[in-house]
Amino acid sequence: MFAACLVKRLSLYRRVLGALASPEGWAGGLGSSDGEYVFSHDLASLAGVSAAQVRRDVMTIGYTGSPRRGYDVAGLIGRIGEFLDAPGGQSAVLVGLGHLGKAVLAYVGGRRTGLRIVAGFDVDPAKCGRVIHGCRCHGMEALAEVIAEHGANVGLVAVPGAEAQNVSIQLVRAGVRGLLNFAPVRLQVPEYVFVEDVDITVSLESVAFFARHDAVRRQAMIKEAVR
Amino acid sequence: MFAACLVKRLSLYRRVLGALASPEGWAGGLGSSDGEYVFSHDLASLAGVSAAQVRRDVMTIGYTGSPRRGYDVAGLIGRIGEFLDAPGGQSAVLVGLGHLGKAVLAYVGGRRTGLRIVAGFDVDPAKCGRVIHGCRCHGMEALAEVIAEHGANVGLVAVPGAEAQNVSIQLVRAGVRGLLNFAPVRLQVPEYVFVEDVDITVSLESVAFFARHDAVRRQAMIKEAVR
DNA sequence: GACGAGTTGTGAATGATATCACAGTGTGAA
DNA sequence: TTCACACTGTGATATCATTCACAACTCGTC
Ligand SMILES: NC(=O)c1ccc[n+]([C@@H]2O[C@H](COP(=O)([O-])OP(=O)(O)OC[C@H]3O[C@@H](n4cnc5c(N)ncnc54)[C@H](O)[C@@H]3O)[C@@H](O)[C@H]2O)c1
Ligand SMILES: NC(=O)c1ccc[n+]([C@@H]2O[C@H](COP(=O)([O-])OP(=O)(O)OC[C@H]3O[C@@H](n4cnc5c(N)ncnc54)[C@H](O)[C@@H]3O)[C@@H](O)[C@H]2O)c1
Repeated sequence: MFAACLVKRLSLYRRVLGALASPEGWAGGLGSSDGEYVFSHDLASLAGVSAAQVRRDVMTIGYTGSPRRGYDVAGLIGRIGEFLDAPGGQSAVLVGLGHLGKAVLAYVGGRRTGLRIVAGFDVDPAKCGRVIHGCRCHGMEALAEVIAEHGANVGLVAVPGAEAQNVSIQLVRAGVRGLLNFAPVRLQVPEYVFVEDVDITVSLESVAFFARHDAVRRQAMIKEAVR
Repeated sequence: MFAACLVKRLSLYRRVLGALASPEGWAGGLGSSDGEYVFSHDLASLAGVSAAQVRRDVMTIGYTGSPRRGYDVAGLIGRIGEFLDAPGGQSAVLVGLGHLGKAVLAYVGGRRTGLRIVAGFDVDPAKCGRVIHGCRCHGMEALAEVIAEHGANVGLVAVPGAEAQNVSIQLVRAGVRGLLNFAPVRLQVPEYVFVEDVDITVSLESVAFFARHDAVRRQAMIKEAVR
């Protein structure tokens, strides 16, 4: 099926293209790109990938540009949307309204996309019944009902590690088919559930490692030497 | 050089092994693993990878287990530490003490690892001079000085997208060689700087996509049919 | 209208990553 | 002490992802 990395790049392209097309224009000082059209290498440099990668991805989703002019920005955004988004929009719920949960709500709440966070849940009674960053919050007992009501099929897990497995099972039982997991635990779920882990500890240790042994510097040196 | 994904898996193994070795034991009900030794397939299932992958990774870092008994948990943790961690510890700084920045401080602050967040920075005067989640916060004018003082070479970027590029350049000038970037922008930095993006929007859209077209379910069906 | 510069689209080649499969081996049981 | 088993270590292989390289094309220019 479609590779996960392709989907992520498309999501990224779309965001970059949106910035390009926005009234503000783009401060990055891209050589070309008047905002109407964009070349594969410009999009590539904004997205941090190679031009060939961009062209292949565009090809994969069946969009086509024009030689000498590039890709139509609005058209490509549209095509990516057709590919990525659910036709009638999609709903997600967030469990765990602690530090991280609230930060995510603050961030995602303010965006207009095909995907909305329609409800939050927490065991802490102090958080239930309130509206946080524009999102209504409920106690865990309402989980199944609220998910069914909205037809939500995506769940964000921002509870402590010890609770994450338990919470994710509840989400799956209630009909969720995709989990974005922030807890530092690998979730055991049925194989038809897609799980994406955002593991900040792992990312941080990885950065620390490469900040010392920087592979990239060495690679760059090699390339430089060959040239 | 060493692949980024190897490093991430090692970080994950270490955390899983730590849970295994902890006095609490492991609630996961693993078949074997009394906490002293662990089999490749047990570690694999806890980490969500294949047993062969675990064995290969262990081999790569030059550790060796014993047939019929598995890997010595403490010994493997130690070896991973030698491989991943800086001998004398490593310091990081965080820029942007908004929702996300504070959440990260709250989380990472409470952990004892070879990597510490030694300072925070923000333009908002209300946040400077205070201690947030155990971390002293400064104005941006102190950036270079504080980084030099601690010898920090890792930077976490949690400022708004429009500021991220600017901030990351300041960090690199001050000596940072690895960036963990939470802003939805691809940073343009010298090639000797390692950048890891934590892009929640992209992850979320990816989950939403696969929650619908679930590749995994289909793969599972194919495997089932072949069997 | 013809040309040339500069792009796209894409098959083929390469490179990276994960899995297979099995020989080799230490361990506990008898 | 011997044996059989269940596990590790690893070369070979398969799969996945990216890049190369170039033909085909488009458009502005002369
Ligand atoms: N804060 C970060 O930057 C960060 C970074 C990496 C990982 N994480 C992980 O994200 C998760 C949340 O982190 P946090 O900093 O927001 O923690 P937190 O303690 O601030 O918040 C956890 C929230 O979950 C709620 N909760 C606890 N058990 C629950 C349950 N069974 N059902 C529903 N809600 C429940 C709590 O009431 C609390 O509001 C943790 O697993 C943490 O390891 C956080
Ligand atoms: N909150 C989330 O869950 C989330 C998710 C994904 C991405 N992000 C990204 O993370 C970044 C931070 O998000 P947030 O929710 O914490 O935003 P926020 O607005 O709450 O915090 C931003 C902080 O950065 C500070 N700041 C602004 N300009 C600065 C500068 N030039 N130098 C130093 N500090 C500066 C502000 O004073 C503020 O404290 C943003 O880029 C956002 O897009 C956040």
